Amino acid sequence: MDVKTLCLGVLTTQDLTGYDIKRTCEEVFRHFFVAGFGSIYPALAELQRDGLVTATSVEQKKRPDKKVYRITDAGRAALEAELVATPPRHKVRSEFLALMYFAHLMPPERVDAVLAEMIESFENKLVDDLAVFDGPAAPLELTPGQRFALGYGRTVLTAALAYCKRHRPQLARRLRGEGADEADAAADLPREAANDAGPRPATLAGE
Amino acid sequence: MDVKTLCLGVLTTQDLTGYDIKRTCEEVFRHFFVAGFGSIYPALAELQRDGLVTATSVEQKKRPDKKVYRITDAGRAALEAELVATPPRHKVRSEFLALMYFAHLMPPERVDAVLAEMIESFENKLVDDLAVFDGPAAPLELTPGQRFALGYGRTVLTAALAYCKRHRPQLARRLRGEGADEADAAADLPREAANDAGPRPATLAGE
DNA sequence: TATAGCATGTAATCGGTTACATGATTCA
DNA sequence: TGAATCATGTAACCGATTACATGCTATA
Repeated sequence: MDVKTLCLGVLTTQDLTGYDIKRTCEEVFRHFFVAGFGSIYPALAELQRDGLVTATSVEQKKRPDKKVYRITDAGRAALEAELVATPPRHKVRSEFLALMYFAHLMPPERVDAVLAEMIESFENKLVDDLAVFDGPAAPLELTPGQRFALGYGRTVLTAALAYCKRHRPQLARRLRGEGADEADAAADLPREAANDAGPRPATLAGE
Repeated sequence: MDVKTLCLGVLTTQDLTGYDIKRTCEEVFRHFFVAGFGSIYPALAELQRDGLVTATSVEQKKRPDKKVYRITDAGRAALEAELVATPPRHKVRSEFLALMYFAHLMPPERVDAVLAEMIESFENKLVDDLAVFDGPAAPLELTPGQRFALGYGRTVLTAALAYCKRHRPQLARRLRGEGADEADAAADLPREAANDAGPRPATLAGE
């Protein structure tokens, strides 16, 4: 699945410009896909060339024309074919975790600063999420699938944030060479919980 | 941060062949980095060319020679410089979530099959994780940073798995067009919990 | 005055994936 | 017999990021 497929997908709901698609990506696909202008504009051009979308130039006062794209029947068919054929991969590329993994090779202050930065960024993302759900421009009707995907992002983000906050202090202490105390022992690798189903004791690969 | 940096990082602990590094990646970096032979071998060649690692050919009975790489002082310096300079990004690329987001454009059976596949893959990954921690080849001494990174992966995986399992049934029901019942309402977008700190009511960006 | 938002695009580069090429050993 | 493990590498391709290029408006 590439940026072209993503563009077709967002165009199933509304006609949009490349600029709009970029904004949509930032707002709703943020948890699982990144796409910049450099990939969106060429993708749209290619889709148009292949007859999967049509473009209409719209004049604007005091602005250059904008191109509004609309998906065609062929585009819908291509999208659906792509969706049934795409294997559900899920890839993470995290310099953050790589940095943490090599923490012992860095100055402790740097490690703590990195963690602080990530915690802040996670918190900001959660706030942004709320805006998407509840903000003034929030779409009142989300499909079940959209709710699933957005909820997934929120759940995972929340778990990640809690983990970072919980482990930051003892990581700092340990990197300074101080031994683990009882609080550490309790927070170490315990509770695989992290599911949102409440206080029951979690089983690992449980059903 | 690229594959070269990753190679330098794993070479700080032991001398390894390209093949070994690949295995290490699969086992311990799995949660946050992917690297295949096609990127590791060229990376090692380049590192050697730049004097950041040295290679020793080791003869083997009944096998072709293997090249064991060792990091140099220059390599260590370069790695440390890279680690303090690398911004802690964290990127997810998930065709799985994209598919879920466009669930309404797919046959419901396909959606459920995709979810089932992901649930299984998450469970397998968790089992593999256990092997890394507790298996026969488990390193007894993990640095605090390594424990942090591995624990992070485990926490997030567990949260993701629980989420998928909890939402699968109602997603299926909704896609078949049946209205939400009370159970759905309870499981909908509630409890941001998903932190591993127990049964207290979670606050969003709270501390 | 400077930054952010609106609006579109191209070109160079970079890095990674995939496929190809080889070949012995061991285990089921 | 076939698959998996060990072991290394190259070459083509592909897609995405980055920087470049342009230019007006509104807000701080």
